[in-house]
Amino acid sequence: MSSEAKCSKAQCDKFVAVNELAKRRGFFWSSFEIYGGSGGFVTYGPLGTRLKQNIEAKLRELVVKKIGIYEMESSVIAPAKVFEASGHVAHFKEPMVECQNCHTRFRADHLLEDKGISSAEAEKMSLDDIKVELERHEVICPDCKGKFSEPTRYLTMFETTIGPYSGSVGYGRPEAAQNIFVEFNRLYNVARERLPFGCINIGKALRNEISPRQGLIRLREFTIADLEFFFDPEEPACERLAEVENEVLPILLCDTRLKECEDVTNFTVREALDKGIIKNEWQAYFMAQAKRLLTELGVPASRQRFLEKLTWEKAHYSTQSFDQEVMVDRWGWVEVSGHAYRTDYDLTCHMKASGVDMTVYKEFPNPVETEELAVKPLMAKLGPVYKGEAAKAAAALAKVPAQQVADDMEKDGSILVEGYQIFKEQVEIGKQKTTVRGKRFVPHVVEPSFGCDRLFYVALEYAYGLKDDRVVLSFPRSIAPIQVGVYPLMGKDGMDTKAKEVQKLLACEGFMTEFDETGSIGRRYARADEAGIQLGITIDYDTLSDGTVTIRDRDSWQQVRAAIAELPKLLHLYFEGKINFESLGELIKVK
RNA sequence: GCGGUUGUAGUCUAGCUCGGUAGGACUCCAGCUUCCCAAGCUGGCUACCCGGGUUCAAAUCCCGGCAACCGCACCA
Repeated sequence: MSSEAKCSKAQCDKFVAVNELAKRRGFFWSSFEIYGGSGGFVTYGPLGTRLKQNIEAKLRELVVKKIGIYEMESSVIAPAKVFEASGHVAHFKEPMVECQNCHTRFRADHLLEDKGISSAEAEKMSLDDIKVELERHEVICPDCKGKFSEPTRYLTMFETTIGPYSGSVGYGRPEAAQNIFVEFNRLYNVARERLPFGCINIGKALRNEISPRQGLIRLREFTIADLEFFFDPEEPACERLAEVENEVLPILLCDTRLKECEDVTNFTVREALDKGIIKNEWQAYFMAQAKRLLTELGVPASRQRFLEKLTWEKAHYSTQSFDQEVMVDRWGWVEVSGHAYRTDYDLTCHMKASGVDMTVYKEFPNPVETEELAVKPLMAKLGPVYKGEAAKAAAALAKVPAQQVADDMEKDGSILVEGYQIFKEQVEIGKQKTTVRGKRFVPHVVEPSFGCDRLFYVALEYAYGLKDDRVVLSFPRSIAPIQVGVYPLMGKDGMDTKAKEVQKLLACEGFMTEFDETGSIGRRYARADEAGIQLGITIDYDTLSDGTVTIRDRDSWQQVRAAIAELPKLLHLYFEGKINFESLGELIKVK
């Protein structure tokens, strides 16, 4: 490779540049390096940890504070039953065969589907069934016509045992969503039994990827933020829609995708709903909020889009799904969040598997009065006839529809059920009024799900820029890992002591600060820019006499002069986004 | 897991063909100096991915691992 190519690689490929910077400055690096490393695991260093926390804080601020979603936190390991019920055990164990000649691996069920076996059938098959079917259809390698190995299953969930008994299988969660569903009853109770409500669960998830790639984009252990929003399917209206109805969502529609075209269609939230592009208002609401979140993380709207998932791309639980994607330099569009309409799939699964009722009760606005034909066995008459069998006879009778009993009695004067002959005079048939005051149902769910490591990566990539051949990480000020750098112009004449005082003052005010006294002031500014430190405060000779400092802006390199006494107030306003840099003090000329 | 490419200080890299003291640049640290945008000088720390083999001698050659990148497959 020529030196020209290497040079252009470093400059043009942001992924390489960002990863190099991240490693060098301590944003993140791949874990376990001293033992040779292990793919798919990453360590966030001091700056990265700050940045990641700030991004997650931003998500919390939006979702928990502004929208009013609950938050929960729960374990990464779950008993096998949880993921058996959710369908993950079935869906994560993919039957695979490997060509013995060219060693290409194929999904065995997909090969069988090509032979006309339905995916539902293929999914249910045991490995032996699959082997038999593969042989019966004489399936050979589509690439080289080679023979296949025995089918094996590859489980993409991490499996473990809980406690000392090997029979107690546990899985590392591949998503945090199931924790919300299994705790639904308690959460609903905490929500004072009212719909709609949502709950977010932010934490680590594990997927034993066959081959993790692309740095932070695909990890084996990663941070997921799953938000499950529960609502009554008969009242799907989003009361907060007005907040976002004019937000434009660039959507790459299924129809467009099928034409192998990548053009997005812009819809306002309102239009997307009116035209039926998005089938649920809450889903549209969260998509709009997701777009705003990414914008606040520094990704311009023009570099975001929503991809409508094709039927066969959707997860097993979803009826309608969109991926929110962000354009990244190296790989093009990368998913940062998924928006799925999970209906009542998960709660229903857990109800069936656990036997626990997870329905909610809804009172009708007006009680519904119904009048139905009812058959009431007269036990006073049945008793003497059937003695100990009387109750069984009555139970048998209860299984027959009232209308049929009435018809038979009318025609024959009696009815024969399960060997009991019951006569007309032994029952009372009449209209019975019942009042239904409400009903029970399983709530529906829309799920926005964010990959926090991907949010982190895109925030880092979009912050990355060059100014005068120097790297500057221009984070939005709300996520800058370090807010203020404090520098003595020189480490002598009391400037260093004064600078430490200022740093302490700001740290006590709650700002994330860093003190740097080595190297020339220019070098320290350059270092700070590379770490994305939002503001630099420099203590010089004037500070010692008049108590003012220069404040330097990372992105414009402009400087203003302000009094130390004013700093806490000014900086709070600045970092809350209430004033801009120019309002921090008097602008001064820089050489 | 397969194929291709690759693996040398914190980072980028030279050296590998043809085995013989591992070199540079930047960063970092210390000192001097300078002081508002990576100045200068001096000094310093830090590396051949791991394990075998061949050899008097291996960064270099061979074998096996591991990891990264690209492609395939996978990505619920």
